[in-house]
Amino acid sequence: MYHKRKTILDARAKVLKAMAHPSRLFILEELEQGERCVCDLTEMIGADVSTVSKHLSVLKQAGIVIDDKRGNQVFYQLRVPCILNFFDCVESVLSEQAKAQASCLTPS
Amino acid sequence: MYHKRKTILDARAKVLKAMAHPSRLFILEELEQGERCVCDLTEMIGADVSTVSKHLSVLKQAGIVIDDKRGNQVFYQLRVPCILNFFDCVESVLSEQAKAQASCLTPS
DNA sequence: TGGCTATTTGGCCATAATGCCAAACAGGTC
DNA sequence: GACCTGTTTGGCATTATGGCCAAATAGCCA
Repeated sequence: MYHKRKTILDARAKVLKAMAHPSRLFILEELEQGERCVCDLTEMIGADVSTVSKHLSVLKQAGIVIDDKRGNQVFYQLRVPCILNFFDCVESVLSEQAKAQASCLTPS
Repeated sequence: MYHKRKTILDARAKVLKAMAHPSRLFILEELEQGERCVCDLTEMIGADVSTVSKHLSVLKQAGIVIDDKRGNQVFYQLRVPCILNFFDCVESVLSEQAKAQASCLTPS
């Protein structure tokens, strides 16, 4: 049952894992607007350049973004824009959580 | 830019992180078919019961599944079935990767 | 070449995740 | 009560992740 699907599940998990970090989600949202260089993203996130570079490398390794070196800077863009559609669903997880918490606080 | 969105991005990242494991993805797929008890999932996955129980607790903590204790067994079910829709997109990441690899092997 | 900017890589440390075993806990039955 | 089944929790070793600093690399320009 499980081991037959293990390979594909591993591949999917890697993509999700690559997305599962607030800075990387921010990068994805930002790239939805268009390509960005490392320096732009670094300034927006406010972490060390090396940290941001490593986040980008994680996204690239997962196949979610591609990079394009022009001059001495590197621009990243989304390879698969549909990634962003998922957040409607993630949002509904979060709103369910909020509802559940609210109902705990409200005596019925 | 980033710090204003940090809270919501953290919340989203948690949900993705909870999903980002092959065994947990398997569980989600399995629960798409209907509720399952811990013992069923454990047998299908072939890991220690305690391991599967911890995976389920991760999914529950993230608000993705809910549990229902009946007798001496606990049944889990999806709380937000739309989770599964996302895999079409993840799949397109993977197929892009496959395409890219193929074109590396094929002399153009 | 030297100097400047942009980016990546290596090293290091702190923290978190994974998986097993063993122990605890809960429900049911006798 | 004792006993069995199903599940969760605690502990522990191993491994992975995240972040910074420092160093290396790459491109541009004089």
